[in-house]
Amino acid sequence: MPELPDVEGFRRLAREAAGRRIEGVDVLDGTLLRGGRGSTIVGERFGDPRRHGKWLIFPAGDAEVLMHFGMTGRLDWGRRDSGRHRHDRIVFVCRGGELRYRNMRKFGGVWISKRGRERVTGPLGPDAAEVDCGRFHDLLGRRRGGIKAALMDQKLIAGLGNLMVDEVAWRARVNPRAQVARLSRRRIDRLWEAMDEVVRDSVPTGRVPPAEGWLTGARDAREPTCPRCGMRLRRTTVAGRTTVWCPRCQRR
DNA sequence: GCTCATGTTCCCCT
DNA sequence: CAGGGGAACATGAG
Repeated sequence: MPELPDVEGFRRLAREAAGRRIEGVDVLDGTLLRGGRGSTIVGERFGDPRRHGKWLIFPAGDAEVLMHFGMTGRLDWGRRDSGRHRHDRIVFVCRGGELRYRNMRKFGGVWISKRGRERVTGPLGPDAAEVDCGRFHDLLGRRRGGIKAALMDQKLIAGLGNLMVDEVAWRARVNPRAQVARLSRRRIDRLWEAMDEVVRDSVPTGRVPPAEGWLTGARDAREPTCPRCGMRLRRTTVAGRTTVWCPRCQRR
């Protein structure tokens, strides 16, 4: 699930814990605490949660809790006496409630770190919500290869995942296999406009809306059709990922 | 039993 | 070095 809008939703939820004292960290599955120790932040207070790309950054005292959600991670806030989920892996027990890091497939994880966060996250490009049209042109300017691979690359732009990239390419009417170097200035403009729209419209929802008029609302149907032209959508592999696109709207 | 899954990383090619 | 393909990771859901 988690791409930029999902993590933005988790950030809003994490605000429940902001300002609260951390009374304990329950490490229910040690393999998901990928760095640091819970004891580092026990007794500290959570600060204001931030997000960069698909990373949630949660200050706690002079340390940071860094969370990545892989494909099946999420966050939950609940009363300390309410039942936990079987896939809750790490629980931050606070005064007045607890924040639960849940993850079924166990990709991703939690790091508790006092050192530079880039050592954990690796190099990340600017967050997709902060990239203006000029910057977008700069970033794609020296890029070779396919547009889908480029937009999925977190080192180039952080936050876009498989669903969002398909949505952006579909809105911009760009074939996901198109070579970046061969895209016209106008097409790059259209891609940026689509990215900006998709980001702004999905952030309040906390997910890429599987709604009418969105590719995301059509892609999982038995026989998916294009919300714009009604053509049967294609499903192929591009840049190693399942890709849904419209052969009429997104010609090569 | 089989296929597929919203992410990342590593290895091997070109 | 840049990029692409494929596998691996772990655990379901359909």
